[in-house]
Amino acid sequence: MSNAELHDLLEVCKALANPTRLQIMGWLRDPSDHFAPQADPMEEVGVCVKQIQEKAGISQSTASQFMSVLQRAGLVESTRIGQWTYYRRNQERIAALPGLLSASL
Amino acid sequence: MSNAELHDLLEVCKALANPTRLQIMGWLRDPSDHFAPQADPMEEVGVCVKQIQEKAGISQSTASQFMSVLQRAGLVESTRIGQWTYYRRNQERIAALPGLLSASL
DNA sequence: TTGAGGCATCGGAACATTCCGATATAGCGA
DNA sequence: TCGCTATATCGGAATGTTCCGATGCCTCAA
Repeated sequence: MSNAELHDLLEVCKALANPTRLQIMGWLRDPSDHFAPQADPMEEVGVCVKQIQEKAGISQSTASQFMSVLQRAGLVESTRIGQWTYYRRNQERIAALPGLLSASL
Repeated sequence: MSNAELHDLLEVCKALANPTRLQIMGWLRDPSDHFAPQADPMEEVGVCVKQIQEKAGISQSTASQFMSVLQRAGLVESTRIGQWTYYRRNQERIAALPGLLSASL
């Protein structure tokens, strides 16, 4: 129950304490089941902000902010390709969450 | 990724998205390491609100509210004995969290 | 070079959370 | 019964979150 772990877990909980952000994380698990095809392969690079915005029914600025929150919490990572920013799950970090829970909670 | 599970996970995240509440959950893991002896055995019934209040350095009303939030999220359960309300971890529910994560997140 | 599309950031209005003191209820002991 | 202690709940001020439109930057194609 180190202090750093506790802080990490807190940031994760804060990031997920919003219904839309929680939903987005679920959609990103199987991107091709939830989003339309795009310029680059979503299974590799992730999904662009515009698609997430449309799917979630939120404004462009809110979508961008939400993805930043999820990224700062370590739950997603991003790749910039041309004019698009693709977001995908940080699977290593997510896989480590149960351990973080049992260590800190 | 049922809707009910998603809602449960959201409530858990909201409950834990506060540094003091997160800390309290940790303290309740090994109560006798963090709280002074009390009228009833804390390993069985849990810890009374007053002790949590003092340990966390918050007001009585805030302590009571915080424990209600944790209880509504299913993270703790309570027993009333005489003039005390003892709170303890809902270990079954907590043990189910990793599964809830992998199912909903 | 210019215009259009995608994204990030800023500023702010609406809403929610935090956290307190005051007050109400109930158990306990004198 | 009366006062003391523990807890819950109420009302509200301060603070944080949510979410938007406006704006600016960057990339691509014409």
